[in-house]
Amino acid sequence: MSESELRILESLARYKYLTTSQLDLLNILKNKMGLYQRLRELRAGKKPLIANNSFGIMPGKGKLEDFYYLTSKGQDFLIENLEYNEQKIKAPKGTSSLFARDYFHRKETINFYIYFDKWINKNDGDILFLDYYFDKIGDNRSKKNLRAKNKIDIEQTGGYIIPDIVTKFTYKNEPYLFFIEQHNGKDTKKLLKQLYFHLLALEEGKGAEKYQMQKNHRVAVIFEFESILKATLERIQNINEFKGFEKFFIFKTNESLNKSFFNDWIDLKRINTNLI
DNA sequence: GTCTTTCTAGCAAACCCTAA
DNA sequence: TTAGGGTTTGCTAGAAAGAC
Repeated sequence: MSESELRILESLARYKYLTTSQLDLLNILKNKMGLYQRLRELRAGKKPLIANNSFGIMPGKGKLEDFYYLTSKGQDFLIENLEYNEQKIKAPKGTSSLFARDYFHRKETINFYIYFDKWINKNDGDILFLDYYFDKIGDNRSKKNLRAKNKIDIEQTGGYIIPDIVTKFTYKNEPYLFFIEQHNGKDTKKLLKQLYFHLLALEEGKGAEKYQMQKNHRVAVIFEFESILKATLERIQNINEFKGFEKFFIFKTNESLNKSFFNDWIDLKRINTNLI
């Protein structure tokens, strides 16, 4: 087992799913071509440590990258050899289900975690936990209580939210709670409805209650298109209910996130702000 | 000398452009 | 309109180079 193969396993345990370009982003090997060889080794044999999902070809995009993840053998390896705590390993249960319709959204969501890690590693902070919208708890066989880990029920109107990411972290010894939404596509109406539910969750103090915080969380939305970010800001100005909650919502595009994780966010008053 | 990493060539599939 | 060449993206195989 080479050092780079160990790092691949550790990265998969942290991020759950990774494509080769994401592994490349993590600087595991200097050359991306070398990655394919390491991945092939880890995938080899009757009981491989990792497995992959392929998504074929999408018109206009070419061949899509595979998603890699730890097998149960891979998880056992980390527990036995590197003394990993089983609770801390992110890995799909059983054989991973496909998520072709969710491909780009899931990839961007995982990208956020990678950029978050890169930023916090260079700063005075620590991620206490980070859960994705596709992390589940419960089971659907005996107890029939399988549900998204991030699900939060809204009392006023019924309904619920499942933030794409819920994360709690410390920065300069202060704790912070964030709900992250990754918005792909151009459906502002759907997003506004979603943000309204987020507003209700804030009003009800749901984040603070569920995750033991003294203060309210912040909702950060990452947009695929800048035009949709602007359109959403424009439309939200006219919705009275959001008044007084402007500072709890911050917006950014994926492109801008890649340039700077901490700076250049925009709040609902269109004021340039940072993450905190 | 061996194991690991990097480099080079090439395949498959889809898109774009141009010439017949 | 069609056919063909070039390009892009993701990946594999195998040889060469590098690290210990």
